[in-house]
Amino acid sequence: MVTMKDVARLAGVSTATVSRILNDPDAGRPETRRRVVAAVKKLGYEPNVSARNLRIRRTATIIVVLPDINNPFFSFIVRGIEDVAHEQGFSVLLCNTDNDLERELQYTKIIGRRGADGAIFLTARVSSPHILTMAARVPVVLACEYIEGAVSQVSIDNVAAALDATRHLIQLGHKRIAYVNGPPDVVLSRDRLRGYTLALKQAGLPIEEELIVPGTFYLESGVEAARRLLSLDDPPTAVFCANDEMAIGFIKEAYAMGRQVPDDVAVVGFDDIRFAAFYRPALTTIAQPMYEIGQRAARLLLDQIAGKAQGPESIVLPHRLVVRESCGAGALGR
Amino acid sequence: MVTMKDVARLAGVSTATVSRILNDPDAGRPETRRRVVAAVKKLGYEPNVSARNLRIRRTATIIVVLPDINNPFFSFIVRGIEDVAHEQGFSVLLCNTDNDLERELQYTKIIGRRGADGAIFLTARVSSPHILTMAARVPVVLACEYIEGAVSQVSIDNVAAALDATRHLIQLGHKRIAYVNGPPDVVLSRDRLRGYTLALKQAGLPIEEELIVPGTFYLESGVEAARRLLSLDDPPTAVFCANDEMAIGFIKEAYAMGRQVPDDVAVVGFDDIRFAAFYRPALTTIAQPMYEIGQRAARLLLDQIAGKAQGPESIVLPHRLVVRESCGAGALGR
DNA sequence: TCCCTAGATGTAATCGTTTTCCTTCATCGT
DNA sequence: ACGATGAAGGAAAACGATTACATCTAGGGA
Repeated sequence: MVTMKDVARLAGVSTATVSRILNDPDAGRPETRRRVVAAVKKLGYEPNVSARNLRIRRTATIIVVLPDINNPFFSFIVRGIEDVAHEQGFSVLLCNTDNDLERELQYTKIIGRRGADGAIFLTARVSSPHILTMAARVPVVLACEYIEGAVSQVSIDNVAAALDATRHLIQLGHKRIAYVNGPPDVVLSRDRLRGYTLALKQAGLPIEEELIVPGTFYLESGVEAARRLLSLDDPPTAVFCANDEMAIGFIKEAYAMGRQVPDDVAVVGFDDIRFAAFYRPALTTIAQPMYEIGQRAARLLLDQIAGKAQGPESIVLPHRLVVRESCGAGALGR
Repeated sequence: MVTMKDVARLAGVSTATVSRILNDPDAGRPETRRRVVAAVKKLGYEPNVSARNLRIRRTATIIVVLPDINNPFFSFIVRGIEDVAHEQGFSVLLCNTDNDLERELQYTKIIGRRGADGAIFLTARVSSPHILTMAARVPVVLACEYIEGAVSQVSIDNVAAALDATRHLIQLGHKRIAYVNGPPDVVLSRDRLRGYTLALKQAGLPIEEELIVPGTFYLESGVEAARRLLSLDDPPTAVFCANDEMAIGFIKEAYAMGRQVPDDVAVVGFDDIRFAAFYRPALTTIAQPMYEIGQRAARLLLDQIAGKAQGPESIVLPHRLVVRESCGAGALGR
């Protein structure tokens, strides 16, 4: 392997000079610079990042911890993160946890070992105290999720968003509105549930246990929810699903059971993933700026790493109800 | 920061001993081991990976270069890669290129700088010579894509798969079968095109230019293809799309134009992404084992890195035609 | 002309491990 | 009882960069 020493020898200077020329754009005399650059090119020299990282105590790498990249919601956020990271010369380590705490902790060690300069968590299964102690020592940002305490975070107002979604169904005249929840130990799920119940309360509608079913955020659990809800004696006329995947699973199964959407049952999703607009019927859903969430989270983290952040910052981005076909508003139905 | 030196001092041994105890499970006397382990725990010592990487000339990191993680096809493969990498203690650096050669080359530098031990390319825009010279120096594996030459690769037989898909439509009695292609400079697209034309030829059907339209592999280009193909004077009765996303876009637009799928036009996709089975109509498609492709690619690469690989290996995994509703086979339709 | 200063460059320490030699010491066979 | 053997552990040299400090040079002001 060709090292800086080789370059220095060929250029007839010391390694210190080579290092300076390479890192500081206006160091060295033109003549020296010319020689060094020529030597670098001739030898095909590439600086060794491990050596560099060791010395400067930085890695220009961040880790992103999430349940599953194979989920369009997360992958879009990750895209936002990676784009700004790359822009600023940082690399992104991908860490899929499948919500396995064990695996999450393993990944987390990377930071303690100085294998990364900071972390973005898109998941929330980590117990809050754990995250908090971590955030006290190294740069950490939470995206989508949030917890009480001194951590930078970026998300939308999930309670308000769920409220909007449910209210929309109420305004369309529905009285029996079901809710398909996400995993109960995720803050997101709880918030959306709160928004849902709040909307019902405000409208003076009863909250019925049998209309609130648990889910996993995956397609399959939408199917399951449909089986359960649509075989009720008095089935709901509308359903609010905590994410688009479950909404799609729900609709698919509803048709399999001979019901029409939105005619027999109206459906509203959450997230506005790329496929939402292309489903049949096109999904009415809460759009959240996933790409931007990723971007903002990355910027927050990189600022923290660069030391130009004054205390933890919480960003709440706007959400938006996107009315399409699945809710039955307008004459668009079918 | 607490270093190995601190541990050594507290345990009353040298750093050499600490290193040995920590890395070699049966080094040191039990008593010494006890003392070292205790010191490590007491100080909360974590080894510094930069220092370690520098010394052992390894990073336990691989990079995955792909066009866009926000694409279910790739994200599933990446999941497979990451799972086996993690299993073996490796980390995965995510590199989205958006098919931008410039960006691809930037990422590629990471390897030359010893920031990673190897690379998996899920993309094929890089000119083959470039990949080949790279593969000659460092461990490289191609997944999905393939090129002629000495590189390990894992993929399916795209020509055969496209042949199967097209043949299926022919067997259903279709005579005017269109093809929505991927980007023309991607080997995948070309192979699938070849399978398509081969099937037509074998069946004695004419190959008509107007029935072959270009696409981008994205949803939107499926829409565009539908507009174009379905406004033809003599529109096709069946369409084979080079991936599921375009198939979904196509179907969506077909309905928007008042056509029924599969009644007015049959559709077959490619990939069998997670959403395929849940679309309405459920997509008939070519299933390829994406997760396994990722796993195999990762294993190939890790073996190469570990030095236990004898020359480049090419793996061709089986594909499978999955008949659902969108092709109109069976009485399942709609 | 001489001194001072600023910029360029070199020397060597440093970052935190791993690993190669050594030295020491206990054990074992004879 | 004694040398051979091997295990255990220490000292110090890597690994390949960055950087504090020292040295040298040229140019400017008095």
